[in-house]
Amino acid sequence: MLSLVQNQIGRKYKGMDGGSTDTEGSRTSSWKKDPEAVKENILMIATEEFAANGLSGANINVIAQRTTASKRMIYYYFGDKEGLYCAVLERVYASLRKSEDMLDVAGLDPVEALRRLVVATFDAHVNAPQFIRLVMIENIHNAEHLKKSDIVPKLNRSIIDKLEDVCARGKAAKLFRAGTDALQLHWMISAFSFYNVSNRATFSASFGASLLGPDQQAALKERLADMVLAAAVIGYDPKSWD
Amino acid sequence: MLSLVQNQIGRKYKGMDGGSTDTEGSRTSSWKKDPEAVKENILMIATEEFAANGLSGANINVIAQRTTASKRMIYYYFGDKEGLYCAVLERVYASLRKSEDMLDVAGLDPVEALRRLVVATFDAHVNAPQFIRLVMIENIHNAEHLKKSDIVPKLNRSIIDKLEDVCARGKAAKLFRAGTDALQLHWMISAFSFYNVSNRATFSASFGASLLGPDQQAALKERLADMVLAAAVIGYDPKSWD
DNA sequence: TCCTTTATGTACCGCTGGGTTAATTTGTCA
DNA sequence: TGACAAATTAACCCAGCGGTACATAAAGGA
Repeated sequence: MLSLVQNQIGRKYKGMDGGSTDTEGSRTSSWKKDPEAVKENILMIATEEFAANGLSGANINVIAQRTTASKRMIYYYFGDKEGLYCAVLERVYASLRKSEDMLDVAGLDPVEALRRLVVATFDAHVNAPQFIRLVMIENIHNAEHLKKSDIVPKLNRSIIDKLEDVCARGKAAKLFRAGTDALQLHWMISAFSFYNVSNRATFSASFGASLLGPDQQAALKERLADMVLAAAVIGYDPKSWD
Repeated sequence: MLSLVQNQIGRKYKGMDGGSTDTEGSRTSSWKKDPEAVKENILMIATEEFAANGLSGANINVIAQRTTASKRMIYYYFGDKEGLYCAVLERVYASLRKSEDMLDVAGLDPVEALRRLVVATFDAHVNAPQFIRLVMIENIHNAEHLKKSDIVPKLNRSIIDKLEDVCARGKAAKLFRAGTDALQLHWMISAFSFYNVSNRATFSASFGASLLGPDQQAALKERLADMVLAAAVIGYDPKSWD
């Protein structure tokens, strides 16, 4: 009785493309079919919401409202909340891979190549806070969604391949220690780079924000690079600490 | 009318202390007052649930059910869900501090002291997975609850004080580089130690679990110690990589 | 012994939010 | 041109869950 009253007011459209006439001059009655754009739009908003609020914290109604589409479309394309979350997760992983692939260190000598990889990884993490947050959230959930994905393991080969190539070349040139291991190196580089973004909030709350300024971040990056190089390169002298 | 009916059925008690006679021989009619035990019990269960499921993911009804008390008591002592969460957070921080305080490196020479601090921090993180998870969760929430706490900043002085002491002694003995900074060192040690626990799930999903075995963990710990020492100590040779 | 405060149990409430139903529009192709 | 599939909307449902009302027992004075 009460719920069917106010139907003529509030007839607002969310899309930019008005609703009366378009550029071709034809009459557009109310909405257009555009599945890909709708899916992409949903994923973009959902990424923001899941990154900001977590899996259980994100609200489907809020996501829907921020979308150009309606809530029904989320369920139409992604099944349920978890399906949407998984799609978001795969999307950010794929996007990060693209940025990693752009880096080419094949032409550099091993020491410089390793330094370049460290610096690039550090910067990539700083520039992908949403990715970081989603990975944090996924870890809270014991990576159970990531485990179900069949594309993600492939995506991550890229960076390991590069590191292995550099290590092999470094060892062949007697520049790197024999025990240098690509996966261990990646673990260390990731640990620094990830933590530097993921734990800013609690670290600042505990110890102040004195490591977050641009100069301090640059210094940390230098020192990370020095530490990694000191670990891998025979006789390396980490000058940045003097 | 309907709501006050079934009062005599369902009179079950959760406590271990029966309900008929106790050891003193006096008649215990139904329940005992024990505020501290109740609070502690609630906090213990709540810690598990929040660590496992996050702030929005945890369920007050589930927490209450696992408790020896009732849901009412949670609200009686902690106000609301966030109040309970904050209490849990302060409790795990305080508990970690206690374990840190037990470490004494004042008598050791600076190099050995620093190595000891690194190893202890690494182990402490491995042994406190719930703490790690709660800190991750808190970072998801931008540390807004931690910021409200007035006890946590004080708790964290302890470890920094120790590092600063070691650095000062190391520099005075001309063993450490002049640029060595206690807070930076702590950031690095924490980054490794924290990431090693926090990101196990996604790291394994991406790269396999080959770094999680006891031998590999011991190796990582050694290499972390070597990296930190290589950064701080003049002329240090990280032998563990050969 | 009775009053007050603290501590506790049980039943209940209302709304939030994930998910669904049913219908409508759009585009396509025989 | 009309049937059919794909895309989309608005309204609705309902269970779960955070939070509350109310009653009442324990403990400790006065």
